[in-house]
Formats: sequence, structure tokens, C-alpha cells
Amino acid sequence: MARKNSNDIRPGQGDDASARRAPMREFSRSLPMSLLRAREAVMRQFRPSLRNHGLTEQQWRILRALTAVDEIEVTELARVAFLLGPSLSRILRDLEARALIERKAAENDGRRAVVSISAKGLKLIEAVAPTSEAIYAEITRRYGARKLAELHEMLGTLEASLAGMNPTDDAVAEADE
Amino acid sequence: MARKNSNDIRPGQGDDASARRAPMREFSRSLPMSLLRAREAVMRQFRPSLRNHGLTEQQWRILRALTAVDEIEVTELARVAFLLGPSLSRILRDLEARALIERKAAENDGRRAVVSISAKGLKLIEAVAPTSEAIYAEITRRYGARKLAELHEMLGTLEASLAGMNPTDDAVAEADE
DNA sequence: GAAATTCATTTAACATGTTAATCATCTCCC
DNA sequence: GGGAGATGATTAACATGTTAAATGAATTTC
Repeated sequence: MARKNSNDIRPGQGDDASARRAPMREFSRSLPMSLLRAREAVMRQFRPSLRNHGLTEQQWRILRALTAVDEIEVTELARVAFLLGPSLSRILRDLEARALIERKAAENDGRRAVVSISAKGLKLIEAVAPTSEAIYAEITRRYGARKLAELHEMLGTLEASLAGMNPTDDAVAEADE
Repeated sequence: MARKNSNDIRPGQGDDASARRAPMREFSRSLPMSLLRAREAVMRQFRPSLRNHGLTEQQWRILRALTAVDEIEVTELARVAFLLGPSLSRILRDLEARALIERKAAENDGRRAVVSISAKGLKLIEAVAPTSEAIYAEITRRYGARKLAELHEMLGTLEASLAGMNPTDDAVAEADE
């Protein structure tokens, strides 16, 4: 019951008009896949160290972001650390329970919460930072500082290119609500 | 109880030897962050369409990978679709329940499972593919085909550069087990 | 100035990421 | 050929991603 074009590797790039139906882009060439693989290759280097210090990647992102400011509102923190609200909410609860951060209500707006890193949190950051920086230095050495800067720029450009793209709401004919 | 260097934006890049302790790389310049943001910018375009067809990003990755082969073992599928075993295991269970894939035991090895896409799965792929391709085309148009190819290459090089890097096992002095 | 609306945050629910442990089968070796 | 160890896959447990809904507080509207 399962049968398709059984070509698995190297479909020939672009000028093979042999298939019945355009066989779509080869899988490994998809942009999301390339980005995912690259990011994983990088994160694989950092995770063990973070883990040794009892931090996940996201927790580290939050603490890192907090060291750059005196205090910050939750929404802004979500933007800076690139986390969705619900994820951030959960992580802040945990970090607060571990006394790595502190939280208080905004002065003139009971809805907003203001977060800051604690002394304990700062100490943790300082413990992790050297290893983290060493890893980053090694990555830079291997890949090349210039190339790394270029990659950063290209990624930024890509992000900017897609900024105003409206999410192609393709039809399914079944609207419900 | 919370106080730090209150510089939040633009620390000056590399030659500000003013801080007490190297303030680490500015957050938005971290490579994992750049890759994450870029990937999210891309995926944001695809998710709505996939969602309209009842598929998550990972489910789509798996079905896509299955269209390229007649059948494939689970481990190999995990490698190709870039998913961890446990994730794949759960997703396959779901896709099988929805009759989008089929699964059987390998002929000469009872441990291995062989997976293939079903006719229903193929039909679904064919329904999603046009929109997916259109989005990809628009991304290519906006960013530039040449630049896109260059980005792909740089990402691949990055991945290769880090391939042999051993996961810097930093000391924590407290080994427990 | 009370109801309606908007806004910031959290909770809920489900899917995946991540590591460790389990389970079953296979291989190898004595 | 039987047991130790290796291997493929799943399950377990916890953290996060993702969307929707709920909660609580500010703002607007009439």
C-alpha cells in the first residue's frame, strides 16, 4: 500500500522534468532544515555545560538577558529572550522558586510584572560564563570570525526579508467559527 | 537585591574595556539566537498552512521524508527527519493511528521497524505541497536565490566545522554517580 | 462612572525536545 | 547454545513550543 518515486538521494536539483509531479525540493535543502541542523550543531556544544550548572538553554537565555538590564517587564523579556509568553511564565515561576530571579508588580500598572536577576542568579551566571565564552571562542576559531559575522548578517537579512510576509492562509474550505 | 551593569543596549562591540568583568557577548549577537530567530521567521510562514491540514511541523517533516523513499527504518528516518528517537516514536504512533503511514517489522531483525507512507498520507502531502512550494518560492524571491544558496552553504560549513568538537565537559566538582 | 473593551500575564491542553531507563531482540564469544 | 553485552525501539519524566482560553487590571466608551 505504500509506493512512490523511490529516488532518495540527489534528485538532480532543478532540471529533471521526468517525474510525474514536481517532486518538491530535496529534503536536506529545505531552509528550515538547514537552520535547524546548524543551530543544533551549535547548541550541542553548550548544552552539557549548562546542564552541569542545572540550567536549560532557555533558562540561560533568560538569565543572560537579565544581566544586561536592571529590571525588565515580562513582555519585554519575552521579546528579548525570544520566548513565547507561556514558556516564559513557566520558567520564571521556576527561576523564582530557585531564587535566581526576583519579581514584583509594576508601580503604576497592576497588570505588569517586573523581573530582575538576584545575587544568586548573578553568581550562577558568573560561574557558567567562562566555559560558555570558551566554547563560543572555539566555535569562532573553527568557523572563522569573518565568516561568522557574515553569517550573522545574512541571517538578519533573511529575518528582515520575511518580516512583512503575510502568512499565506491557504484554503481548506472548512471554516469553523 | 538586584543590581548589575545597567547597560542594556549596544555595549560597543569589542573595544570597551570599561566593565569590571567582560560583559559577555551582546545577547542578540549570539549565534544560537540568530539561528533561532531566522528559523522562526521562516517557519512562521509555513505553520498556518500546515495547521490547516492538521499537521505539525515535525509530522510534515516525517511525511515529506517518507515520500522520498519506498520504505525506511525508524532509526534512519530519525536521522533524515532530524528528530530524536522518542519524538519520532510518539509521532509515528499518532501518524499510524491516523492511517497516514504504515509500519511493519523488518524481515530479518525483529528489533527494527520499517515505515512507509500510505496512500492517504501521499494524498495529504499532495494537498499541502502546492501552498508549501508557493511559500518557499516567495521566500526565495524576497531573499534572493543566490543568497539563499550561499546561506545554505554557510550553514552546512558551520555544521561541518563543529562536527568533531568534543562537548567541553566543564567541571562542577560534584560528581554524583 | 459602570459596562465594554483592551491589555499583560497566566493557565490549560496538547505536541515536541531532551535525557535516562526499560524492553526486546541480536551478536558475539566461550 | 547459552549468557554477557550490544543494538533498535519504546516508555518515562520533565522542560519547552504552540495555540487557545481564562484571569485580572487598566482604558475606553457612552
